[in-house]
This record gives sequence, C-alpha cells and structure tokens, in this order.
Amino acid sequence: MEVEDKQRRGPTPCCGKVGLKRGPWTSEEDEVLASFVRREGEGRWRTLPKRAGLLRCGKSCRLRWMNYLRPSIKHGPIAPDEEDLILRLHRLLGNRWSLIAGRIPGRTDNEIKNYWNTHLSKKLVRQGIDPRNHKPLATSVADAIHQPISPQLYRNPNPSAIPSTAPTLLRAEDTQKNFSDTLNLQQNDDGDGWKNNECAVDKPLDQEGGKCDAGEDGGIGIECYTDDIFSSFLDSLINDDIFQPQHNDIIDDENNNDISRSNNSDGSNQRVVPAAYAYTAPSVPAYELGTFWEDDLMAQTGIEEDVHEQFADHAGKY
DNA sequence: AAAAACGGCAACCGCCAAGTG
DNA sequence: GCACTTGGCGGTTGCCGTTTT
Repeated sequence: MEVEDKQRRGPTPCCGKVGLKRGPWTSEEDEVLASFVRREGEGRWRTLPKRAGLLRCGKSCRLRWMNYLRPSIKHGPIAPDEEDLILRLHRLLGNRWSLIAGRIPGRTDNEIKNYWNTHLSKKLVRQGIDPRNHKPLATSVADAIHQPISPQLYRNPNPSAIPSTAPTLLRAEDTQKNFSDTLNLQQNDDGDGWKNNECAVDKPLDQEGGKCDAGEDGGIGIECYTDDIFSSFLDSLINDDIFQPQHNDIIDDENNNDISRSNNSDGSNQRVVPAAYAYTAPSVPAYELGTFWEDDLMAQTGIEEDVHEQFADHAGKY
C-alpha cells in the first residue's frame, strides 16, 4: 500500500521529521497559520511552524497559505471567461501554471493546474484536440472532422473580463516592439531573462506578493518596466481579436449556432461547434486550430527565426 | 443498500534557481 | 567558487464525495 511505500521510502528532506502532521488541514490549523502570517508576514517558512506552534513542515504551511488562506484567493467555480483565458494562456505558455495564474486574479497555480487536468484537458481530448499542444490529435483526425469542435474554446465570451492593456487588434508593429523589448531584456539577463518575465506576469495581478512584490522592498525599478512591457505583450497576445481570423469561417458556418454554449442533455453546458473547424481553407490568414499562431505573428513582424525559436522554446516548454 | 468506479481537488514530492555567507 | 538555505514550480498522489452498477 501507499503508506507502506512511503514508510519504505523513508523521511523526506522537508517533512520527514517525526511527529509532524500531514494530510488535510483543520480549521484550527488554518486559523493559527493565517493569524500568524497576518501578524508576522510571509517568509521564513521553514521556521514558521515552530514559531507559530504548528506541527507542520514549512513547505506545507507555505502551500496552505499560498493556495488557500491568502485573502486574495478567489474561491468558487471557474467562470467561463476565466476558462477561456486559461485555454488561451495555456496555448501560449504551456504548463506554466504560475504564469497562467499570474494572469487570472484570485486563482492559484494549483487550482488552475487541477482545473486543467480534470476539466479542460479532457474537454479538448473529447473534441479531438491534443491538450499538450492544442493541435488535432493524430488518431482523432477523422473524428475531429465529424465531431463538434469548439472554436469558442478559444473565444472570449466576455473580453472585457480580461485585464488588458491592449484593447484593440494587436498590430504587427506593436507586437514587434513589445516582443523585441522583451527579448532584449531576456538577452540582458544571462540568457534566461524569462525569469524576469515570469515575475512580470506574476506581479501585476498578484497583489499579495510573489516574486516581485514591491511591498517587500518598495522598489519600482527596471523590473517593473519589464513587468509592464511583458504584461502588455502578453495581454496583446491573449487579446480576443488576435483569434478572430481563426474563427471567421467557423462563425460563418455556425450561423445561428450562438457563440455561447449549448445545453446538453446532461446539463453540462458543453460547447458545441461545427465540424470543419480545423480543416477549412480560409480566405484570410487563418490560424488553424492548434497551429502555433505565433508563427504567423513572428513572420509578420519579421522577428528572426532564432529569436522566435527562443520564444517558442520558452512558451512551449512543457 | 452495498460495492465499485469515477472525478475533483488538496496536499505532497522532487527538483531547481536565487540568495547568502 | 562553493556549500548551504530558502522559496517556488510542475508533476503526481491519494483522500473523499458522488455517481453508477
């Protein structure tokens, strides 16, 4: 059994100390932890349990605070616009849950990861889409043609819900500027400027702190500039309009098949979409379902290929 | 009514990078 | 440059409630 396995594995570096409690947190523990963190602030997690009088390892305390107790955490079901945003961001960033969470106020990386694994990835698979790369499943091509596929999965039912600094169509020159700036910053950062960008994404919406929490040092420096650039760049990428060509044909086909969901017999509100989504030959430059539409984006903006690969490598690092 | 199967999600684990002395 | 600590991330596990048989 699992317990025996764990015992055989021996103590873990962090939580192996004998006598430490594991498993679900009680409300009493929650109260102790929350009041302690409110009083003393975040950080020094390893010594926090002792100081707070908790029989938990520091890592467990941090996780509980970050994923459940933080005041900014939004509890409750994922809204449709949040789901849409998750899909877009996942397509752009892959399994970078913390990055994705940084764009969705009140949601944690763990929550988004769970939601993806339990809902969205299955939903995509049902629709013949490989959730790892958002491309049609090779074995499901035929099915994908005949089964409903959901362009609405990539449409924002409520674009205004996305905190965006780029409310209109992403223009090539804007993209180039923002992206180039971002890349310059990356290159200035010993080849892994992406770390800064992760920070950049985290910060604007993570009011409770995070890697770039200005509340800790109060500084607003170059990193904040980086934040703005990358933040707006990312906002641009997830802007609804960038997906418009991708859906034009589908929308035409849909006629009265409204953008929103249809009520299935099981009441699941499964989105229903016409068939030919992935295989139409659009008159406009269409971003096929699953096509890394950044390809066209980069081609339009003239960004060099190696740079593009850099981006793809980061964004697609699953 | 009971057992089995399933699904959702909180929590844990291992690894890595940054910071520090 | 090295060792150590700390915080953070993504993958995975396992508990528990719900649904199905």
